[in-house]
Amino acid sequence: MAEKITAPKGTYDILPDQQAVRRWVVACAEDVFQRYGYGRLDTPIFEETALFARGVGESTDIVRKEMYTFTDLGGRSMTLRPEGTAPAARAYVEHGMRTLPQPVKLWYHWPMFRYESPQSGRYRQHYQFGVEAFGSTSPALDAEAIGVLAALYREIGLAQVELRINSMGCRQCRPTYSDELRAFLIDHRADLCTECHERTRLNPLRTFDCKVPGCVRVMESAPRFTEYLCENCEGHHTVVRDHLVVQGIEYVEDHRLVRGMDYYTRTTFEFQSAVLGAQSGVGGGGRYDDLVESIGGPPTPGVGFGTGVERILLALSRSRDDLPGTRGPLAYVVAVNDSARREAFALVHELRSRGVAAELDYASRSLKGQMKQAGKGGARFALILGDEETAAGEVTLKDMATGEERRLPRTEATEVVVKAEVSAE
RNA sequence: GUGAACGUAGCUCAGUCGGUAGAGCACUGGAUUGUGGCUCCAGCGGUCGCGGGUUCGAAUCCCGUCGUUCACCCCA
Repeated sequence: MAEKITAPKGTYDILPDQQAVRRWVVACAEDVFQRYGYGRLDTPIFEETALFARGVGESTDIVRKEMYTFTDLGGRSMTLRPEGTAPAARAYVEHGMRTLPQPVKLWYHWPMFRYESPQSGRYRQHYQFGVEAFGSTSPALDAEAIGVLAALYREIGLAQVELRINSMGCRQCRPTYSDELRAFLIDHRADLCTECHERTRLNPLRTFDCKVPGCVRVMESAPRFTEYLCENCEGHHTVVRDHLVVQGIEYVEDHRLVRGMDYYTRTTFEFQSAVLGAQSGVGGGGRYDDLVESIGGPPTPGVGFGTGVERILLALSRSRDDLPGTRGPLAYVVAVNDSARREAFALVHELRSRGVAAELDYASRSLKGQMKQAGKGGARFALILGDEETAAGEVTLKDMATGEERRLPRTEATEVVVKAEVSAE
């Protein structure tokens, strides 16, 4: 026998019975995005590798070790999209969207690919919703982006999420702070782990992430970025916080919140869920005022977020038990004997043509077997066709919930089912 | 990339001290005449992840490998 082929590591199949809840979440998201004035954008699933290398940043984990990169037959280096912001920025530049009224507000629902080792809530292919707003430095837009995400979580009933916010400063104040922090880290070198020594050199802000107890203790007395923000960044941050309050959004300031993409400036934020385990981030984002320029576009500010669909679903399944389920057929047409099967097929066809979700037996099951199928499939009506019914041009209409049966002319029975379908929608 | 636990039927699992496999669910049929859900009976279904080693004999012990899960790293 040939060797069994399974889904690639870290990937999964989405089976029919899992589709309903997913579609519902997607529909909620789409509704929220539309209401906040964001238009849908779709881009290719792969891009030139350089887009991510330059946009996301050479020093990030994503670019250094997590990209699905391949050479196409033309010898070009291509990469399966690991995140959404850089492709959105590329599309903004490529289509001259700076000539549109600013800001240009876009949303997406895309699969992302990262070569990571899978664990709870982390996959090599996963979906993200995201929004990106280009062309405005207004802090109201930062607060709005956070508000969009909060609205989404609220409307799908995702409780127990906590918002953390921080500011990463800008080109002016970040170098000052970086130098200050690096100097502090060098002073305390003896108390830090070897990994933090490396971080000190590459990206000192990352030392705040370290969980080694000694490092955590040192970092408690480290200088905080919020105390080194320049006047503009300070003012920006204040307005963002104020506009969160205006929206009734609770948050905690977390000066240790450092996100993995190099492009963030000023506002960064992350929503965490207590029910998720180690991968507790459900969604996060921030401002990226230098990104568009770094991929060869005109200087253009932007702000946005990404949120993981699988993590939303995981958190939902752990906090709600009233999620939408799969809808079965409304009507199941039963043939009492083989001579009625052709008639049954014709009736199913008629019902389907008139908009009714109708089903019938394909396995030559007995009458009893067909009734069983109707019951298991969740059909509301069974339409039973036997010799007596066909001879009279009638059908026995059975209400599966009450067990009540009526012999009706075929057209009348059809009418009842069609009306039920209409009212079910 | 690192560490730990686990891989037995479609699913959830049992399998003692090594003696070539079981249950429940699901699926199919049946319990006298043309009727589902409850119950009962029967049937279908397994290269014990894969490869090697030890042994008279391996699902069981050992090594490797692949996969899953959880965690680190990082992220959604």
